[in-house]
Amino acid sequence: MTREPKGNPVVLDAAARAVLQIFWDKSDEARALDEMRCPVRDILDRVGDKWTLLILIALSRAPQRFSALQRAIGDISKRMLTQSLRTLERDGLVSRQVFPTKPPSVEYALTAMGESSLVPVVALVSWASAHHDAIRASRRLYDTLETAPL
Amino acid sequence: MTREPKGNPVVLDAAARAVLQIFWDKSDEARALDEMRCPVRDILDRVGDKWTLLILIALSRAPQRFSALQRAIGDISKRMLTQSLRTLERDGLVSRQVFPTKPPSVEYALTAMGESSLVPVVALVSWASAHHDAIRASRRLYDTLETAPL
DNA sequence: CGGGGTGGTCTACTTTTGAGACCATAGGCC
DNA sequence: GGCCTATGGTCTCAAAAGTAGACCACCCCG
Repeated sequence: MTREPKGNPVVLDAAARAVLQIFWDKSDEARALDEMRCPVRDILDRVGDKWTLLILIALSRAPQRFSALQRAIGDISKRMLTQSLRTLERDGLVSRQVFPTKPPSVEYALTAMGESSLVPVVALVSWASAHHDAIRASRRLYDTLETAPL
Repeated sequence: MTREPKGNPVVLDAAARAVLQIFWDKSDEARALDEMRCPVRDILDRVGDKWTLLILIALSRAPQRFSALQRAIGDISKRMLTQSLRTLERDGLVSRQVFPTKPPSVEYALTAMGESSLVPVVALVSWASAHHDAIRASRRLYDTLETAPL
């Protein structure tokens, strides 16, 4: 069995690969320390929150109020919207301002840091739209093979 | 109350902002069609899977076998690892090859498309490590204010 | 001949999420 | 004057998803 020499096609340059080393660093020592959790895991817990990125994108054009956000995203429950916004606020990506109108309205906006997070988000969305067709094709193929009669 | 004119600080250029329009496009018409789901939602469902990105990163250096992956990630259950790998395989980001050794071993590797996904992932991780300190500082501040005595 | 490593699956148990009721207030409509 | 709407949430309960760990068949190593 001549296994191909391990290694993937080269797409990333050395600097880019170095960035991903952060992930492996944590494996060595910082595993137990929550305080010193590697940024990868820490931030991926946010990004890995289904709604976080959606909220960031929804706020990318302009500040929005709570219910406008809910309408924009569509299928998010109030509960998760509240929770995600709180987390985002705590992390300093989103600001929350209450206007003492008759029924008080609350406006959420990206902070400077939140705005800066859009840069990688755009990269992600670009990649997603560029490969969406290929992915859907791959899924169809996979499902066909799985369902295929023996 | 002089509300600031709506709009966020300018960080993204016009092209980048155009990319994010994809999100709003879906709101108009494709809302009901699962088949035509906008790429944003579709791919964010993957990214929004807590483990997907971690697996991609773990595979970024070299192909890995199932149990090596589990050890690398650490706190993922077999169940979720299996499930996430299947999804990734179905989406065409990861390939699965079985070697008929004594106890059969299975090697997972990034496909070309999977490799290309590392580009935005690197962007994300870069951003994460660059802002990790600021985020933790923001959390501390937030928690202090919340816990503060009236 | 027992223990460990292979890649998973299956079955509980636990945590997270979603759907919807509820709240106080006020404005517009008729 | 009533009624419905909208505001931003919180609360509760049911459903969905995730975790932990047993189990499996197989073989090598000691």
